[in-house]
Amino acid sequence: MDSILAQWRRERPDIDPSPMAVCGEIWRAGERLRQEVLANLVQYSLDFAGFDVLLTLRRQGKGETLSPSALAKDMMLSTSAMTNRLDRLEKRGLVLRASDPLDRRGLKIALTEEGFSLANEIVGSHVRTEENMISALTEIERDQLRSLLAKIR
Amino acid sequence: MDSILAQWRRERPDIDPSPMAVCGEIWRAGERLRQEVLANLVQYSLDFAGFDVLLTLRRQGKGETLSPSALAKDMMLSTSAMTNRLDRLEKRGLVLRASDPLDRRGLKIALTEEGFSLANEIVGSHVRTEENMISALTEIERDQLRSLLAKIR
DNA sequence: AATAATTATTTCGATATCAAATTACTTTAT
DNA sequence: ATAAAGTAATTTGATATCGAAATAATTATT
Repeated sequence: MDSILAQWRRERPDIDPSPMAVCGEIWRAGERLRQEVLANLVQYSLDFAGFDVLLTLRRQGKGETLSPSALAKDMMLSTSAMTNRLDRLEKRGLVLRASDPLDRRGLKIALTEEGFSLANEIVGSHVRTEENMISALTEIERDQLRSLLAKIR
Repeated sequence: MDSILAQWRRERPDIDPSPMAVCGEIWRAGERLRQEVLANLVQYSLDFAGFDVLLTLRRQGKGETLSPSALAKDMMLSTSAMTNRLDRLEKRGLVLRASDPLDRRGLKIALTEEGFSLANEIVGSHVRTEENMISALTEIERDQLRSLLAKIR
């Protein structure tokens, strides 16, 4: 990173590249986080796609359901991408599509028993992974970091 | 975010979800950064793919070249993805493929005049965008943020 | 000098995404 | 009631990615 900044200082001495250092650090911390979280998921033969859906459903509570479009909106995804994700999860027996009794256009997505218990297992290891990522930070530093990041943009 | 944490506290009182708050903030700051940077690029009909290549070449200096595999390595991409990116940039007349005089297997990728001046323009607006994202932070806070993020993982 | 191993790039096959089009149904307005 | 507009989910078409295989050229080994 320092060498990249040095290159820019040489090539464009008229530009102060220091924002690149800060933003680059945000960017790369996000990437590292992403890597570790993903590494945890592949142990369960899951990717972010399935993970998002499973945990979103799980945190609604046992037996609660969401429509495909609500899921898509919740995770800022197109509904067609959601169709695709649900296809895969349904094929694996982790979720099921039930027709909405109140609206024959709609579906209600629910976790199966297997999906529920997998989600339960994953949320535990996921939080352990995250705790591990930030274990070098004290409680105060964690709050500092959060409040600094909240000021971005 | 707070409501998501509340859901987890209700569903899994045995788990402390506070790491989610910190990691979620890192995640979302990265997303916001991504959004803004991308919004700047689309003004030039570019995406991250082309942006990465153009700026990587530009910061090597005027007339300098890199091989497709060096570019791929630099941005942690498969060489096949790089072939694709270069195809698009070459079609737009922003880069050109010259054969490596020292190795007939190899290519040297160079910016065209148009690519060079576009890269020059973009690096300016890119840094302005980034400066804007972090404009709420003092110089000291920027350093704090960098050092806190460096401790992640 | 011949052969094997390595390296550079591209092509191919598979997958995930989005946007637009489609089908089916519901709600609103006339 | 009927038509129009809106909404839910899927299908289709296009694109970007990766990994593996193919092609071509170089370097190392015997």
